[in-house]
Order: sequence, then structure tokens, then C-alpha cells
Amino acid sequence: MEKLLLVEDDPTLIRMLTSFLTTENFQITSVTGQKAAAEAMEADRPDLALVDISLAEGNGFAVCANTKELGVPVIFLTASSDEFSVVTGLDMGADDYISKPFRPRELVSRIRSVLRRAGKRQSVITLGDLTVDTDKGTVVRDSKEIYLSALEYKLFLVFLNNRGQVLTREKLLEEIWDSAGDYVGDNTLTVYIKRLREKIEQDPQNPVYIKTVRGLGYRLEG
Amino acid sequence: MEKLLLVEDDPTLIRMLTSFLTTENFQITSVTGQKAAAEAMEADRPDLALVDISLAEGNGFAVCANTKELGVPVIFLTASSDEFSVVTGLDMGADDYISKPFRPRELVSRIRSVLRRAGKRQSVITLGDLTVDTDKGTVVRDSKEIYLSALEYKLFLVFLNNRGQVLTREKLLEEIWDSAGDYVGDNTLTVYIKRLREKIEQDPQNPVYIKTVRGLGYRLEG
DNA sequence: CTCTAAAGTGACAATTCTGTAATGGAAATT
DNA sequence: AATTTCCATTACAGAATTGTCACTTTAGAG
Repeated sequence: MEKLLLVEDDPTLIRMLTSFLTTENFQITSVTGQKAAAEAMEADRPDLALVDISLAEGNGFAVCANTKELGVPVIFLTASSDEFSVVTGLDMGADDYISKPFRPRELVSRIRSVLRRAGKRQSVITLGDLTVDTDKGTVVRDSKEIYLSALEYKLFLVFLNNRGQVLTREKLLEEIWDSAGDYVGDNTLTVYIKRLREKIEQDPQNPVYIKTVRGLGYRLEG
Repeated sequence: MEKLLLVEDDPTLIRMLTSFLTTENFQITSVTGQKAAAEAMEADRPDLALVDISLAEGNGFAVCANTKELGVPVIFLTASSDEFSVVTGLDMGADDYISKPFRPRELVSRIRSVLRRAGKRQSVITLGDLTVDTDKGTVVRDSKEIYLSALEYKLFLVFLNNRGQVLTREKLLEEIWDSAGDYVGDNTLTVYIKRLREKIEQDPQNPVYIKTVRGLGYRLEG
């Protein structure tokens, strides 16, 4: 069941949308104003945000910038089919756009369409002088390919998909030696970190990418 | 420079759009009717298709189904903001939708927005009893993971990203032993195909996924 | 400062990967 | 039917991966 965040001022519209979208099996949280939106975004981590452009406090575009950072897709709601808003919104990276008054069925279609696309990810990820192409399974440093073994590559992907977050040793062991549970020794991971650093870091002794967070685990700087 | 395919009956609109989109640095090919669209799709491999729903011969939805198979994103053009068309179009997997009359600037914004998203790919690919998660770097068969070596995995990715197409031995050698050129022997590839088949096929002697096309190369059935 | 827990390192066998060569078999051509 | 060509298979060494151990270093707490 998908969580939607509705950022809207008009109480009537909030009531209508909440009621309708609930029957369509979405879970709705609604907030008013830009600040509340930012907070809810952090706390709730919705799967998609519906944002009214014409907010009293702050404007919808600011909310959009915020959601883009967190990787949450956005659909804009706007009062008129104002070309300026459409162009600005889409160029900012909004995922879709619907102008009031809209038919509920159309809104649901657009929501589903955006959610479908949200399951996709950029196949090329860049990080400093590193470029990972998950489409080809390659890692390039300084425009020449470096060879990672199967497990080193998997380990690196775990970091890439959790950039900026601290990953505990347990979590990493689970992710990579999954089926085996904790059969492999705890130190094995340490050794893999070392090996990975030796391949991706300029100076493995002073890692820039994979930082160790003593007592907690490791974190990939993004 | 991106290639667009315009599928449209109205000559006036064709002329207008071609002229305008050319100044926006797109390369336009325009066709009339569903059959011509299918042919151009194969021959031209456009980056995006603009499809008018109300075609005289065949209808736009049929064209959409075709483009989806080839992985080409679609934007629908429609005469009126007819809710039925929007809902049907989006539920079919159209990437966007714009109703006539539209402002040229808005169309360009939508095109750019769709092209931006098109660079993304599904991170989970399913093929019969196989599931590849390019986000985790894993391959699962029958709900249990199978281990592919780094090169086997890369080889498999090349096939997955070119499903249904015959890949010559040369092309495959280039893709995987790239930097080395043709240093590795020709037979090496044959051996890798065998190894890959042994891991992903139920009956490696009678492959279901990786078919050999005698004299040409190999093809992954999709 | 000293001690201790946590993380890093180097070295090691066992296993697997990687590329090649030699051989065998099937499809197309003559 | 014989021959050629292309692909499949098997076998095999050298190289790399994988997991573990014993040991050193480092960071932080007392």
C-alpha cells in the first residue's frame, strides 16, 4: 500500500482527495505549507508527493526541490493550465503535472504511472572520479575501467544504494552473504572493505569514499 | 542530438512541429499511419516517439504497444483533453500526454522531461524463471540465488540489454573484453556461453534463453 | 597515560575463475 | 556423400578470488 503526501492549502480539496484516494487504496498524509511539507517528508518518507503550486506559505517549487533531493517523485497540482508553471515544473524535474479541475480517474492514472516509473533507477552512477554503470556492470576510475570481483562489486552496490548512511557490519554481512546467514567470520567483511578500498580509493590508507564510523560501521560519502 | 519519431496525419501539424522542433535541436522523422510507424521504429530506433492518438489508419494506442516493446518512450498527442484517452494512454504505459492545442515551449519541456527519465532503467529484470537485480548485482533462479562470476554477469547484462536481437561474436567480444580489443581468442566466448548456459538454463543442451543463430551469433529470447 | 575494544594488515590454503587448446559433432555447401 | 565451417564440449594450467588466521595499529574510554 503506497503512501502519498498531499501538500495543499484548500481544506475542501484536502477532504475530497483524501476521501477519494483512500478508496483507491492509497495511504494519505496531508500537510499545509512548505515547512510542514519538509518535516513530513523526513518523517514519513512517502512514495510520492502531490504538491499544489499555489501555496500561501512558500511555493510549491521549493517543496519540489526538497523532494528531488530525497528521491521522492512529485506530481504538481495547479489551478489553471498556466504554461509558465508547466514549463518551470517539468524543467525542475517534476514527474508529472495535472491542472485543476481534474477528473479523479485521471489523477489516479497519473499517480500509478509515476509510481511505475519510480521503480527505475539511473543506470549510471557518478561519484567523484568513479563511474559505475549498473547496466554494463562496470566501474570506471579516471576514464579507465577497474576490475572488481563479483563480491566486491556487490559490496560496492550496497554502499551506492545507501549513500550517506552508516551501514553496520551486520547489515553488510546480511546483504552480501545473505543465504549463508552469519556463517562467514566477522573479519571477512573488514578484509573486503580493505580490498575494495585498494581498488577504488586514490590513497587506501586515507579513504575518501568509504569512511569507517568507529563502533557503528561504514559510510559511503556522496 | 536526439532523434524523435512523429506519428501524425495532419500535414499542417507535421510541418509546424518539424520546423519548431528542429530549431530546438531535435532530429525529426515523421510518418503517417500505424504501419509506417512500426517500420520507422525498427529502422530508425528513435529516442522518443510523439504519437497522435487519432490516426486514420490504425490508432495511436497500437503504436504505443509497439514502442513499449522496443523500449522507446512515448508522448501522446490528442485533439481534446478527453479523459478516456488520458487514462487509457497512461495505463498503457505512455510516458506523457499533451492535448492540442499546446504551447510549443510546453511540448519541449515535456520531451526533455521524458528523455531525462528514459535514461533510467528498471533495476529488476524478469525473464521466465530468472530474475536479475542490477541494483544488487544478483541473479535469482526459482527463488534461489545463483552465483555468476564477474565476466559471466557482464555477458548476461549485454544480452539482457539487447533482448531479442542477434549479437555477433565480434560485438560480444568488444563489449566484454573491450579494452583488450581482440586479444582473447574467439573460442573463449563460446566457452563463456556454455558456462553461462550451464548456470541459467534448465537444460543447457537445449537452451531456452540463449539461442545460437548459426553463422550470425547468439540471441537472448525475451 | 594506559588499557581495551575495534578496525586494519599481511599471509595462507582452498576454491573458483579465466583463457586456451584439442577434440567432437552438427549444419550447410559442394 | 563428402567436405567444410561453425559451434559445443572437455580438459587443463595459471591466475585471481574467497575466507580465515594471527598479528598490528588505531581510536576512544577510564
